Amino acid sequence: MAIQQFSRSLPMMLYRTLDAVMPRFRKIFNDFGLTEQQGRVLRVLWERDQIALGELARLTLIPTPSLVGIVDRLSSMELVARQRSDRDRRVVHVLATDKGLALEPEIMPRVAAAYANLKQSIDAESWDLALQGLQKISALGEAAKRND
Amino acid sequence: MAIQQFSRSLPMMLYRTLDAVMPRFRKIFNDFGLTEQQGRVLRVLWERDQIALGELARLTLIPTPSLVGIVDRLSSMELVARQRSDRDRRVVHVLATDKGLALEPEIMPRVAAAYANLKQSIDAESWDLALQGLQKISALGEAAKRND
DNA sequence: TCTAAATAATTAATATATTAATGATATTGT
DNA sequence: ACAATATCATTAATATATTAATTATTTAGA
Repeated sequence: MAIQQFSRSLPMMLYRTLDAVMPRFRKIFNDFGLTEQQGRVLRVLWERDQIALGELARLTLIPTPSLVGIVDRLSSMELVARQRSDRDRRVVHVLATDKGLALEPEIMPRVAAAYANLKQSIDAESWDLALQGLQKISALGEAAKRND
Repeated sequence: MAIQQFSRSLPMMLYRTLDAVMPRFRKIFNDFGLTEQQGRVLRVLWERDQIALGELARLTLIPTPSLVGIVDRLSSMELVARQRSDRDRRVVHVLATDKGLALEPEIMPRVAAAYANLKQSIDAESWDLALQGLQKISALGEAAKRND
């Protein structure tokens, strides 16, 4: 009974849901020699010309120390580049190279299709209510962050 | 706009929600010198006398190769022990030691309080609907797993 | 202006995740 | 009984997460 509760707790349900949905997306990126996190970084850079490493961390939800290594590896694959800011020399901007940009039309259609297929396998109301609930719960964390 | 979509996608909402809720639980386990995953293993062992490593992996949602190292470390802390099965000598059972069992009354009240506090900060309906939605979505993965 | 505090990226150390392979034991079909 | 296959735990190699410390630079304040 107690274990049943643990198994149905919010954290475990979140982990279980990720285990259920992520393999299909990971597989797409893996087909291009990329990890899930490397793919997240590219997805953001496909939409933004350049972006400070710190903001890239916030948008991808990748912790900054991890992101340093991820950008290192993407950089050695020549998919992204670093550029130190002139305004504030502490800041490093990250941007996609031409080679990195060229991947978007290869990858995104498959991602979009997988996402549509996933969404379609759940009734629309459950889907929306789940996302709305997550929105409310995650807002707690954002508020907490602003207060420390 | 496209980046907005990415940011509000189910996977990113799941990660964002975990980022919002897990730090408070992690902090409790850290206070006892434990990681989140080590805490997950102990929580299951507090409810079951002994359990095969593979089933422990399923219940904790920890991948088996990771679990091997986690049990190694818990074992060297003398919080759990391994016992090879007689029935099937491929199977290893894991169980909590007395020292491991003694942690339950120290840790669980704080976990329960943190969970109650979290749940209380969201309206009950949103909470329930979110969990029901997650239940449906995660069921997809279970089904997929049974088919390969 | 000069120093103390704050910020951005990085490094470091340890733990965990991912994917593939391996070794030992069980099971199945013949 | 035997060979092929399957299963369980483990190892291996690489990538990422977590937490704390460090370096370079900027900002705030005396």
